[in-house]
Amino acid sequence: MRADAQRNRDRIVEVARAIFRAKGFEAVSMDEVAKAAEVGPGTLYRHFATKESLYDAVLEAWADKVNTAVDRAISLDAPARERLLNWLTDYASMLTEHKGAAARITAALGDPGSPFAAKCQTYLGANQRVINALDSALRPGVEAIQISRLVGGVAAVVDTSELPADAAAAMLGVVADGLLAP
Amino acid sequence: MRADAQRNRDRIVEVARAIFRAKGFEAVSMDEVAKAAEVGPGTLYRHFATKESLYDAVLEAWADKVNTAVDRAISLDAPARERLLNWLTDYASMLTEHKGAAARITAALGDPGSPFAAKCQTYLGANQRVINALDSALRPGVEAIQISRLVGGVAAVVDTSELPADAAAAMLGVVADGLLAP
DNA sequence: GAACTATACGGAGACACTCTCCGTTTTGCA
DNA sequence: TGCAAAACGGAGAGTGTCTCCGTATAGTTC
Repeated sequence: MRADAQRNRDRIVEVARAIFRAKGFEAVSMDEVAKAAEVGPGTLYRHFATKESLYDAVLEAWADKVNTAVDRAISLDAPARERLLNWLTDYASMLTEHKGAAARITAALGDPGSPFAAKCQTYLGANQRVINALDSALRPGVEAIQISRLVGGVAAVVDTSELPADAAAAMLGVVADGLLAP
Repeated sequence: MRADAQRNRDRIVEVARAIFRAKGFEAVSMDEVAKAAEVGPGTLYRHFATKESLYDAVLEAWADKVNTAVDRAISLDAPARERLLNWLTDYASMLTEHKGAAARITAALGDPGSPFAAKCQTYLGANQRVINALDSALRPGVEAIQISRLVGGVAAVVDTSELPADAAAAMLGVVADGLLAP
């Protein structure tokens, strides 16, 4: 990639991250990002063919955060329910960090063609690690993709309804109880 | 309302119902509805100020179906889990009947200003009736709006990911176990 | 049944958005 | 320095929501 192209790409991602964080996915237009990054729409679209692939680049650092959160939760010296709930809460709060992200990422979980496919693999892997760690404390047959979708669903509702943290916690509590062995 | 206005309104709702059912909320444009109903866009927008308020009119008959489903589920001669799961399944399948409806209706649950506000009251009332009927079989502190949101979240994920019925059933099973007393 | 007024109609178009085409500019190498 | 390849960026196509306002019609009054 030519030096000017690399500079532009970096600046676009940096600017877009700030705008997406401030306004959420839906409320941001590509023209707005292009103007803020001081490039033309054509340049923006050559680097990122769709708004979602731009979003994917913006969320690049998430994968690390997910794995860190898993490590922390499963190594806690606490009962299984608390460890599980710790993870579910972290996961949900990462999904709701950017408005509009939860629904999009969760919808992409089973779609290998999505721009988010790589991230989804990370999330599924994280949930699988949680399942392995908690092992017999969970109901038999619980799968990583089920946890991903359940928490994704909760996060999407929290996001679109702009619910306070305690409402989210109550819902995640129900999910945790449903996942844990009786 | 003038007779011609009433005729147009009725025809718009009838036509829109068919189109929404066939294509889902997002994929239908207001111009498309206007053309199909053989009215101008101006006429359509005078009757329904937004696409959502048109959708609300289209979904008018849902309230009855919800109450019928509650009656059926709670009067079943079966264990609490089966009765609960019966209702959750019915509720989720009604929400996913129209593509795009689940997320929208669930997001409107706490918003009195939404075009769906009246419907949301019906849903909340239905879930409250379920709570009253199952009573001590549920964990203490379970609220109607929590059930509405949890199932709404599941329905939204099922809808956007186009999941098969068994994946939905597995998720609803987790929710049911989380709601029921241990 | 004709005149009149309030009501409703409907199309042109304003505005916003995603995304593309292509002439112009810049870069980096020979 | 010259030159191809690469990148730029703006005009605009296409699609959507929603509005304005001149025109047509319904329903009432005489």
